[in-house]
Amino acid sequence: MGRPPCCDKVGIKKGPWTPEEDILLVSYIQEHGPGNWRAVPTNTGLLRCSKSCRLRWTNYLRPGIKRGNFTEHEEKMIIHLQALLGNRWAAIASYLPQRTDNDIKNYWNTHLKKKLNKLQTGSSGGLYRDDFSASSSTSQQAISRGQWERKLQTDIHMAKQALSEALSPEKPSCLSELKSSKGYLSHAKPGQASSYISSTENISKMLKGWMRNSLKPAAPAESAATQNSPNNMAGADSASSEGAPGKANRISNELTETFESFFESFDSSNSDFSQPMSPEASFFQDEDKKPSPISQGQLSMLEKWLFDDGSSQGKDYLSDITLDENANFL
DNA sequence: AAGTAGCGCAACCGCTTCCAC
DNA sequence: AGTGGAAGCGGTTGCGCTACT
Repeated sequence: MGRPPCCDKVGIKKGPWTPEEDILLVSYIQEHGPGNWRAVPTNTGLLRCSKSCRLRWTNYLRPGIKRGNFTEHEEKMIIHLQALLGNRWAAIASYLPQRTDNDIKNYWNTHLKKKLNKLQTGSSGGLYRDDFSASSSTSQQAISRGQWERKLQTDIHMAKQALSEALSPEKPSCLSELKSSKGYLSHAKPGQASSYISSTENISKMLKGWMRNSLKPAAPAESAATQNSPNNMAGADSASSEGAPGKANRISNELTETFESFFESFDSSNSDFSQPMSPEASFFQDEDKKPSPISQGQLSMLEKWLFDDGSSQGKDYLSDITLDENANFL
């Protein structure tokens, strides 16, 4: 038997949040920081379950959320990351600092899926399906497998190279160049993607003041990983005794930019990026939640490698990922 | 102008994972 | 090592808005 749902209690309010509730929640978090969600309803008097509070905060109220149209770069990143990571929206969101997993998930389900389906039907090969159950002929698989493997290997290599360069202390200009050129964070037009948008102006003003006053050490739009994790958010709020969050923010930010450069180079070297990929791309997807060895083991290595502080320390993780190993899972 | 269909997004549900005891 | 509770995550739902007839 599973646990009873936390929202079974009578008197728990459901449905859309009112501005008043938002203000209550925001002012509480402003004071205590995110985390310990269990205590939030009790302490705020909100008639919401803790889960609902957390969701409202992470998906809507927290600073640094970008809303509205996805840029082409974000779109490409999502498509590529989805192919690599499957429907692990939280993991994908960690590479898109200003987007929530919910947002990305919604965008995928409403826009990208259709887009890719169109591409799929438009192309003869019917490749790059988001639904792996749509089978292709084995001969097709045999043909495209090698191509896909090479492509993946190239992708990984390029990402690795880009990150190494980005994190290399010898090349401090790398990141600043990216920043000044076209990091996707800078794509945000004023008004189109404010660092924080709320349904009410009051909350917006309140939070802006809060962000100025309370979040100076960790700028709102800074971190992917930290922003996505309430624990880490709490860390940022609670003066971050370890000093790690700032570092993590920086690394994460740089990583994002690195991905930006990666996708740009990817674009230039793979003009057919927008074309459907091979079906093998979706073998990363955790079809039927089966623990795919590559997605669970090797991609966690990838993530470890990507997030590893000293790029030199972790840069050999991917050396272990060979095509032969990949082939074992095909 | 009214009715209807489609779309987008916020929020919910339930399962899994993590962690403290 | 086992257990229970809290948090995290992904899938799904439902409502409001918009476009179309």
